[in-house]
Amino acid sequence: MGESDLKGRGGGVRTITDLARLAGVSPGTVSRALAGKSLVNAKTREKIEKLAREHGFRPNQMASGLRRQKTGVIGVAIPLGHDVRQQISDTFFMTLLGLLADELTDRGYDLMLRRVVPLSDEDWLDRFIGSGMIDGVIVIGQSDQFDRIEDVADGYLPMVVWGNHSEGQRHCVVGTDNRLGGRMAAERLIASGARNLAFLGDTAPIEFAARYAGALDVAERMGVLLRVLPTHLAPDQLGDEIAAHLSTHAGAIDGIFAATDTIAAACLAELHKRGVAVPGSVRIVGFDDLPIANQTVPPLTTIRQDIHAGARGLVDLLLRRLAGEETESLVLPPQLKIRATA
Amino acid sequence: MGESDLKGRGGGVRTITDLARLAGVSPGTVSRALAGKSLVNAKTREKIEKLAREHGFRPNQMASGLRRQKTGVIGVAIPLGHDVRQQISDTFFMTLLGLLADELTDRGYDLMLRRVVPLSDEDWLDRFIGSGMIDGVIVIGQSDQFDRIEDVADGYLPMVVWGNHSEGQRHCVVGTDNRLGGRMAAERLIASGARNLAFLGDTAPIEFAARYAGALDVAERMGVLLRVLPTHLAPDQLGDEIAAHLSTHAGAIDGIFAATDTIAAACLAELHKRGVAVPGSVRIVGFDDLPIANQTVPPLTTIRQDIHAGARGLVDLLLRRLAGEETESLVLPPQLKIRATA
DNA sequence: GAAGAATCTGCAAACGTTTGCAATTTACAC
DNA sequence: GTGTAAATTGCAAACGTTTGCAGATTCTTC
Repeated sequence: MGESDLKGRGGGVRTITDLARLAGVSPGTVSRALAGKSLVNAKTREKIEKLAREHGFRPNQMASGLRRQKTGVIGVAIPLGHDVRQQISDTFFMTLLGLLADELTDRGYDLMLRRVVPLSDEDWLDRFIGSGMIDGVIVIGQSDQFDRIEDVADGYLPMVVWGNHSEGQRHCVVGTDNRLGGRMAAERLIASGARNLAFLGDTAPIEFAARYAGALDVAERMGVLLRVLPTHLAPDQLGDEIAAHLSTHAGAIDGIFAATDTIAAACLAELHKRGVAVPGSVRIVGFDDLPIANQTVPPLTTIRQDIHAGARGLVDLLLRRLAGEETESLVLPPQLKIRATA
Repeated sequence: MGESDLKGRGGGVRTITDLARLAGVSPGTVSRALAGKSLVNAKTREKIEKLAREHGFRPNQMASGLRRQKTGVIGVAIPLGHDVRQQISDTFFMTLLGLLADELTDRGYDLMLRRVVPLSDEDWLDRFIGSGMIDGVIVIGQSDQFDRIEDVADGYLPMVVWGNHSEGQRHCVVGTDNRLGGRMAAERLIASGARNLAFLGDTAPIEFAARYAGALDVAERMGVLLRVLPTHLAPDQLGDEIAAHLSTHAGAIDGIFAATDTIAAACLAELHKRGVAVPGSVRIVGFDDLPIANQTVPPLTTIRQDIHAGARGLVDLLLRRLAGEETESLVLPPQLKIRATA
């Protein structure tokens, strides 16, 4: 105690130069010692490390970043393109974000999160990259920004995107084969007896469009109708929109492919409220396999995205790109998870 | 096109000095122009701004941060204290994080997310603060790190914590009155006919402990039993643990206060599987009022935390602390949201 | 004990901005 | 025209680190 109660933060030793003075060496030596370089004498290093520990010294990352031209920070951008309610709310994205944080931490990187509203700031990606604050960027969701991302990809290597893969695209993407997933969903619905299908969700986001397209492939092949019932993702609007759809098409639909599990769960709740039997009268297949899919009543049949593999893939590819490699995209196979709704 | 296809990023103009050369002025002037200071001639400023736009120039945030001794970045730390599975997974925290991102973006700050495992790195908070990368820090959840946070709070103003408020604590906290919430939950359970209560969840985290304590207040006052049935938060362990508890105490419990909605939903699913009538035989009250609470069957009665107000409060208080003010803690009132499970 | 090699250490110049101060230009009034 | 004030601009020193280079020390080996 006494005069050392500032210990741990501050304590007078803020810079490498302060510490150098204390240790009786030059700043350069301190820097080398703390960086664990082999060039510095073992004794000297120990003394310096001890002093650093005692005074709770941490080298300034800004200065270090400036000098080394790298920051140890990966930017994660979430573009909020089409949802009017401009909030990061999607459960799947948030889960992915959590896993990314885990993965990046393990690899020694920090994560800088930026919510982005392309409508009011069309320069978002260049701004993020050009800020000098991040070594690379992961974009979660292409939203309606496919073209902008493509533009940037040509001149900037360390970027990986979560989303849908299109033939011939230039940016490196990690994501599920949404179209295949859509096919699997429709096939399952039909296999469990549905003949009048509906796709429940917005078809504007490119991932959802692909899911819909996959379902449509199957519907057309089997000669079955597939309607689109558009909804938003925001939980508060969702319920009402679904209710409206169900009222309009009561009895005319016996198989629902929901764009996400969240939507499926809301739909299940609404059907239950109306006393519609699931899967007796109406079958439902979701998408994502979020934890919630296992807790609905009845438990939700869904198309599983391997979100862990996704997060790992994103970070893997990004780090390889940081090292200069030109990586290919990674398309993960979806998996039909049969529970009780179809 | 042509030689300008590097436009937008790079294009040869990387530094303020490059731009200054192009504009025929000194770097200082460019800096002032871009900062929007009034000291620079309108014409000059326009010319500089035009050039900057044309070349997609962005000042380097690292350099700027170093020089100005502030970064425009707020750190958000999520300590993972007691959960063995070291992952950011809790839905409530992730939702709060999303709202924080929204709120901070609106105020012009960036968000640096750091997952933290106190067990393997007991110096986490000092490290984060001392990194020089962030202007202030928001800690989401006290976990088991109450004391460490207290230690830091004495010497570091710009920190706000989401969590539980204890009498006489020194760090600024924003959070729900968990004890009161616990009381409300127990009261509701008893009011709807329960006489054998159980608290479902871990009581180690201080927030949960307070919820339990509140319920215990009421149970003791009413002369009613309150058991603790410990669980983890991770969705995969959760189901089995709950199943085990339900098997052990089948019939002996008629009112369950779940530490979170997630736990409550899992419990509901498990009860449904067993054919136990809710709220007929067993009543349930959750905590949080996550979107899921509205989608369970039957819809979940729960104690609502005003998460929007929480996010806003956290950012508000932090910014005031950044300005030097010594703010008080903010304790939000919980609200009983009666749906159908109690 | 001296020459040469091998280790360590210090010096000083970066990294790209911002900003106090001083110098310059312009505007204005006489 | 001259003098003074006001408006702009340039200069150069920071911010705290890292690192190439050269100088200084220590260790080998004869």
